Amino acid sequence: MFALVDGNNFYVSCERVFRPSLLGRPVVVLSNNDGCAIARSNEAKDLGIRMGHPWHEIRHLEDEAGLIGLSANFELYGDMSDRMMSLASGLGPEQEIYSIDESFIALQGVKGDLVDRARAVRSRILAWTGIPCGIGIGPTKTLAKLANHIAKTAERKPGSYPAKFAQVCNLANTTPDELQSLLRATDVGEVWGVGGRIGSQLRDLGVKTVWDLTQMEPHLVRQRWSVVLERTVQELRGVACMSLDDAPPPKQQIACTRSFGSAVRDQGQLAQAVSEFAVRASEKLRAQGSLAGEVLVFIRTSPFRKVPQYSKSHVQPLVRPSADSRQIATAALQGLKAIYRPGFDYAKAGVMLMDISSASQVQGELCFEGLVEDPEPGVQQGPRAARDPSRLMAALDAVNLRWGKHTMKLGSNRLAHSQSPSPKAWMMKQERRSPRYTTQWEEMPLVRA
DNA sequence: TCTGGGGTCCTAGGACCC
DNA sequence: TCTGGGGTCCTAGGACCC
Repeated sequence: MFALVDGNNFYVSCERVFRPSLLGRPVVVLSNNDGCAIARSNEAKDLGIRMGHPWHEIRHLEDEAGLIGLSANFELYGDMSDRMMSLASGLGPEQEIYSIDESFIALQGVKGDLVDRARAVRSRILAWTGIPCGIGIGPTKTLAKLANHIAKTAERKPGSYPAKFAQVCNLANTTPDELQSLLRATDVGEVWGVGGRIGSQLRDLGVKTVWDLTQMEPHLVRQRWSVVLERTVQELRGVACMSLDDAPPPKQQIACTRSFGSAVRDQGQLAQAVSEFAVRASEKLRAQGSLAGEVLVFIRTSPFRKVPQYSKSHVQPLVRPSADSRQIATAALQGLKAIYRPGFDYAKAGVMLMDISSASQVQGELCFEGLVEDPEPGVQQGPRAARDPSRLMAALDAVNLRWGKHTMKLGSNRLAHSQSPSPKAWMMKQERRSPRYTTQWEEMPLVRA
């Protein structure tokens, strides 16, 4: 048995904890550069605002409907997420953190009434963090997801489902008739694993509700679509095909990409951005104890604008796997040099690390650095740290973890091809951008009905 | 004027080998 | 006149997720 605990409108809820005046109002949290809506309050959803809706298309609602657009504050959301996850983990013996606002909990061995227990955990999360959440319970992960959808929708739209399923919904505890009517009342597109494409293909075949999907023959689903959708059908029928991943494997790719606030033409500015992306990606790489064998860099113009289009990527192999920001940044800049063409308005760039392997494994196989004896305490620490890339990077990460992200940065003399009098212009401009609103401490409501 | 930033998995098809 | 078959590896692209 599985539970899925999911924070409602998570980013908006985080903002509301610190600004209760936002309660009851239509609020959206906006992506990088305030480009589009990535979280919406219920009131904003009621205005018809979609996920990913471009801000410039909904901005008029500021005046017309009192809509509030907030610049995203991901550090805050990460911190709130940690607190929510640790409280959610009290629901059962194992937890898989699936995203910033969702975690699956395995419920094997949990005694007593699951719904009562889930309601208690929900109240505790609300009381201790201020985040409202929905909890779905089911015999498979896909059914737990579906139960979560029902729990949240029953609360948000009274009448859509029986009121008793609001906030907490246990699909394992329903009569067959009750289950069937819930599945019949739910659009097939709400199923985890059915997106826009497959959803419309299913509807064309008359498969409109979740119930219809459960009635399909799994092996025919496999023939027409894939094993992935076949598993989804099995899971909806109560046959568990997915288990809990409590220790997710290290990432196989690590990316850092951004859209620019305004078009960038200059190679020097691109180089500055790419170099920053490489450093950030390297930090993530070291945080999971891995090395990368290849560095991909891409630059592209905006497909939304009617300007000459250019999009190109380049994969730069490293001489040997590395997690050293300097080597990775150098490779990324070499890649940039290979693909840069003057005269285009670049809208986005990014760095991806690939061919990722475990640092300990590769060190054992390829390197002898780990075998060199440590110097006497206090002797030669500086020079040795500077010679040993892994120590230098570890020191860098430790400083930035302790005192904040940008406390210590790499100096670079590799931007020689920069054509800009001020190669940092772009990043500084990003930092200067004043957010539309900033989070202020108003009041920390510990208990809210 | 203005359209996010991450990830995963699966499949088809080509290259290559024996 | 005739043009194998099977296996593996790699890559690009498509679908999905939040």
